[in-house]
Amino acid sequence: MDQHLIVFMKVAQLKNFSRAAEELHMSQPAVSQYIQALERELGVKLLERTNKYVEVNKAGKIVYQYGKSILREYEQMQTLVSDLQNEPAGELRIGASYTIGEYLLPSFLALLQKDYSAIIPSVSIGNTEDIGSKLVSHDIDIGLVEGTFTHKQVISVPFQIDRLYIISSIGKSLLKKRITPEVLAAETWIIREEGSGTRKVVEEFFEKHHISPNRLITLGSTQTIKEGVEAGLGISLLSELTIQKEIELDRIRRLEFAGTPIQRAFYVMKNHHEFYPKALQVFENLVRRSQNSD
Amino acid sequence: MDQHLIVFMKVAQLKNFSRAAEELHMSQPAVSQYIQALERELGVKLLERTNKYVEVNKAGKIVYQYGKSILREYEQMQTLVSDLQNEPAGELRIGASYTIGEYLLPSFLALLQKDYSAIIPSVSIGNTEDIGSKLVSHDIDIGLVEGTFTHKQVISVPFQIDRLYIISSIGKSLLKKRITPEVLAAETWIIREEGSGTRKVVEEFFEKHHISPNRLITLGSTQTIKEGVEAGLGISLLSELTIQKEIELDRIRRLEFAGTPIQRAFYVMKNHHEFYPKALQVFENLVRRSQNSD
DNA sequence: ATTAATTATAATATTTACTTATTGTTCTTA
DNA sequence: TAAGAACAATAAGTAAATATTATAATTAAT
Repeated sequence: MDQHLIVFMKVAQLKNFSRAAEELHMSQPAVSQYIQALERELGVKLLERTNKYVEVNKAGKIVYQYGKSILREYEQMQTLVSDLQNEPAGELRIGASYTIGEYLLPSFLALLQKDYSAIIPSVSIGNTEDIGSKLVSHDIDIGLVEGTFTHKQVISVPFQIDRLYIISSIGKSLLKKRITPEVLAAETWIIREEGSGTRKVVEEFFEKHHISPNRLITLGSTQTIKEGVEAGLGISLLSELTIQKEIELDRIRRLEFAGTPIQRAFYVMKNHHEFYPKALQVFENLVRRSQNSD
Repeated sequence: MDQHLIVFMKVAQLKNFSRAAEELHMSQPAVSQYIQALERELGVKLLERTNKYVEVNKAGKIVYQYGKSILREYEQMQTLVSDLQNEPAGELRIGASYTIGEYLLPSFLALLQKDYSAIIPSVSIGNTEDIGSKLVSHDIDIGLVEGTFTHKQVISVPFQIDRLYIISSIGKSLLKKRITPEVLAAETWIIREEGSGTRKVVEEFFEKHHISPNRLITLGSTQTIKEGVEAGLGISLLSELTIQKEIELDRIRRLEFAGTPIQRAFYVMKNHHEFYPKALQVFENLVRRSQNSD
């Protein structure tokens, strides 16, 4: 593939000729020459350079944008052609929400590794929005998330049902009461931060049962929330995935309440696009076979 | 840009190494070497070749499809970069219906030529469907047609109102009568072939006024139809654009009939896409300024 | 001013690309 | 079935491009 574009892209990303040369295993003058050749060919300067800063200019921005797309297409072409002869292989860029990334993805990756060691997965964690927009900009190949994302380029398919339970520490007097909305509203709730899929479920739950809790504590991770619940700090609503071990060890108990468990779907999100290499097929199948889905 | 892909594309199109070499102004062995190098790089054969046939195989099809897109993107990039510094320039591929292509486009091209001689237009003629699908496959940059085309990738904007009149030769006794649907149905009608925009208007006209003509003659071009009408062979319904000269020379007369002239819009169709170079802007503006539009 | 960090230039070496000449196929046709 | 035509592949040499090393030039920071 056209080396000029590759070199330009690297320089534009690193904003540094010498470092780009290193990464590309070539000498710095070679990089200078490539850039000069490309600028000559296009008849326009692409990089404003002093010895302190290298910056793409307006023309450089255009070339960078197109270059990204051109190189991506070339790579996709290589992958599809290689797929014709070889086992599924190559990079597979997965995006996942926190919950899925922490509790579900590890086993998926293990299965993938076992049967298809030539596939090299990488994982980005983010909320549904993040994953969706990374999909649109082709920064990941597939997403596993807790919500849907509306964009004409993206399709979402449910692959697993998740159940969320209200949990408390084992010491709470609450455990002996009959659980009513009023009882729940009287408790301290520990919930995830704004933007989290689990937070959203909790808010919908409150709304549905007309609960406005006395005290809300927001914590940034599921792990911390579980520790808070264990310590008797308050109660929470969490996915069964995240509390399995604590239940087994009897550190945390589920509360019986009509309307729980709350069910929600996990979704596979992917680009509505013609590019569908073996590696992606294999991973998607593995995910969708994981449990009673659809 | 990557010469390997360019050479491959040319060979795949021409199905012939030697002819590709000629067109690319290089020797035949050079072409052989490029193809071999590309096949080596991708690790797969792309062309099945005997000395009678050269054919792309499955892998070759993938490379051809991606190659087309990659080279197109590279060209678009070059055009946009050049637009930053230079006057509108480069190839501009226009698609037009027969009527527009014959009667309207020449003056557009003349205007374009006058002010922007660096733009090199090429014209493909076809019906709305043809033009629409050529737009989708990026074989043209803009279309001027008589109908709309529904595809998420394509947008249509009206740019001019067209009027169609019923015409007859000057000798017809018809000219002295009061024109009613019954009178029209009694005449011989000369109409365009199936698939033509004008044909469609005529059919709608018949339907609307419950006319089923005694005799229909289908002819393949507007020019031939006009000659038929002049010769008294029958009457027709044609765009004012096409009959201007014949009216002036009093070879053909318009019939007065309630519901004529029939109005329809001409549309600019373009790809709903980020690529919008100066040459395309200039041409579109010229077209849309051409008459009272929108 | 000196130094450090950086890109550009020059000269040279190496690799790749391209050419001509030739060979080896396969299909056609006489 | 032999000869010829049409074609791609190969070989060998040449031209062109792409690298490298060494060095210069520029700028910012100390």
